[in-house]
Amino acid sequence: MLDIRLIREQPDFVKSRLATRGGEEAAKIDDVLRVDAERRKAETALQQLNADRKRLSKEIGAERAKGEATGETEARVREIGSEITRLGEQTTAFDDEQRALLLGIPNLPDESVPVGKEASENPVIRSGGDKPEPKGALDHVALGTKLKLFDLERAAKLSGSGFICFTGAGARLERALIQFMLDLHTREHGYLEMSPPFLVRRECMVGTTQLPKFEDDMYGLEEQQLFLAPTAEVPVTNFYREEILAASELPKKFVAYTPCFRREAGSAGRETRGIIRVHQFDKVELVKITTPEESKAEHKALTADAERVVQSLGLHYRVIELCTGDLGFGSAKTYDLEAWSPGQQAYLEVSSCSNYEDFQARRMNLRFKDTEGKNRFCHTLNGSGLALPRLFAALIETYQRADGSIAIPEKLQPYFGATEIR
RNA sequence: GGUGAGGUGGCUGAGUGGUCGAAAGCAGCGCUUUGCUAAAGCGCCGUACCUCAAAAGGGUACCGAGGGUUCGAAUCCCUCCCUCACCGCCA
Repeated sequence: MLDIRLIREQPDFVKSRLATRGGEEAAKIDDVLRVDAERRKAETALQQLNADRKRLSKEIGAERAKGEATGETEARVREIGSEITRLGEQTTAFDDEQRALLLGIPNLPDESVPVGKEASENPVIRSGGDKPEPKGALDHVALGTKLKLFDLERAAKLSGSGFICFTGAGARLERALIQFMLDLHTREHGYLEMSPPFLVRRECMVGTTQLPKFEDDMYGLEEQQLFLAPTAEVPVTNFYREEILAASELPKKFVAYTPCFRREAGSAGRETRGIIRVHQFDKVELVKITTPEESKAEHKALTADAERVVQSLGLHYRVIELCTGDLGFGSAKTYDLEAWSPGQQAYLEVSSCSNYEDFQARRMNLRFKDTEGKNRFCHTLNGSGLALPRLFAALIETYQRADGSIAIPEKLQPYFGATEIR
C-alpha cells in the first residue's frame, strides 16, 4: 500500500513512477486524491460535531449535579447525535473506498529499476556455472519417468492435472535438496528456520499483497475463511504483523520450507510441461524484515544467498533484473535467479528475490522503533531459496549421463545417501 | 465440541454510566541532591488521524473487534475473535 501522504504531496511523482509499469494504474491516483479530499472534509466536520457533543454532554452532567433542568441541552445533543451518525457513515464509506483504491495500486518501482514493457527487456545482471553441452539431453519428464522419479499420470488420478507425485529416489532427492538448502541458509547465512502453518487468515494474504487483487489464483477454504498459502512468504512475513520491533533486533532473517498452493488460473498451456508449473510444489523461502536504511544491501545479500544454492550444486545459471513492466504488484525491485535446463535449452526461474520496501509493512502495520524512538514502517524482502520442482528438473537434466543414470552433486551426496541414481 | 474465567497503556494492575486517555506500581527519559555508585526528590513518559505553509498549538478517535442502548459507554446489552483452565475427541 502506498503512503497516502506521498500521493497527496507528490501526485505527479507517484503517477510518473507508476506509469513506468505500463497499464492504467497512474489514472487511479486521481480517484484516490478525490476520495481523500472528500474523506478529510467529512472527517473534519465529524470531529467538530463530536467535540460539540462531548462538551454539551459534560454540561448536562454538571447541570444535573446542580439540580438544574437539562431537557433543552439534551434535545440539542440529540440533534447533533443524528448528524454525527449521518456524517460518520459518510466518513466510513469514504474511508473504505480510499482503502479499497489503495489496495489495488501497485508499489512504485525503485528509481534504479530499468524501464521496460515486458520480460524480454529484463537485463541479465550476471551468470555463473558451466553450461553443459547439449549432447541430445533428455528433458526432465523423459528422464524422471524412465527412472521412476515421479509419476505425473497417477498424480493426475489423485488430484487432476498440474499435480506431481515424487516416487522412490525422486522423493528422496527432493527431500535431500530441502534439507541441503535449509542447512546452507541456517548454518552459513544466518537465517532462523521456521516451520509455519500452511493455512492462513485472509488478513495475512492482504498483508503480503496476494489479496484482494489475486484471489482467483489462490486456494481458499471459504467456510473457515482460511487460505492455502501460495508461498511461505505469507505466514513468515506476517509473523510480526501489527507489532513494533526494536531497531536493535533487525534485520530479522528467516528461512522456511513449505508446500505452496497456486491455482494458476489462466495459466493453462503456458510453460506447463512436466513439473515446471504445478498447483502444489515445495519451496524453501527466505524472508527478511529490515530497516529502510539497510533494505537495499539486504536485498543484494538475500539474492546472493539464493545464488549460493545453484553455485553449490554446480548448475549453470543467470541472474536477471525485472524491468518496470515485468515487476510484481508489490515489489519495488526484483532479481530473478534462473537455472539452465539442458533438456529444454532454456532458463527456468527458480527464485525471485524482491524488495517490497514498506509496501507490505504498511498493509500489515509492521513497524520498528528507530534510534530516536520514532515508530516507522519496516522494509520486507523475500526470495525463494529455492523452488523445488524447477531446481529438481534443472539438476537431473544437468547431471544425466550417457548411460541414462544421473550423478548426484558432491555437496548433495551426504543428504541423498548415494552418489548416483540409476 | 462442551463448561467456566478473562481480554485496560512497554509490563503489572485499579476503575463508580458523566471533569477517565484512563489510578497506582514497575520499567524508560530528563533534572536536582551527591566524591563515585546507590538511594531519594521533582518532572516527562501511548498510538493514529484531522486542522495548521511549518513549528507551536488546537481537535477527534482508540480500554480485544464490530454493532446496540443512552443526552453521554472502558463501565450496560448483543454478536464475533482471541487467551487461559478443566472435560470430551483425536494424529
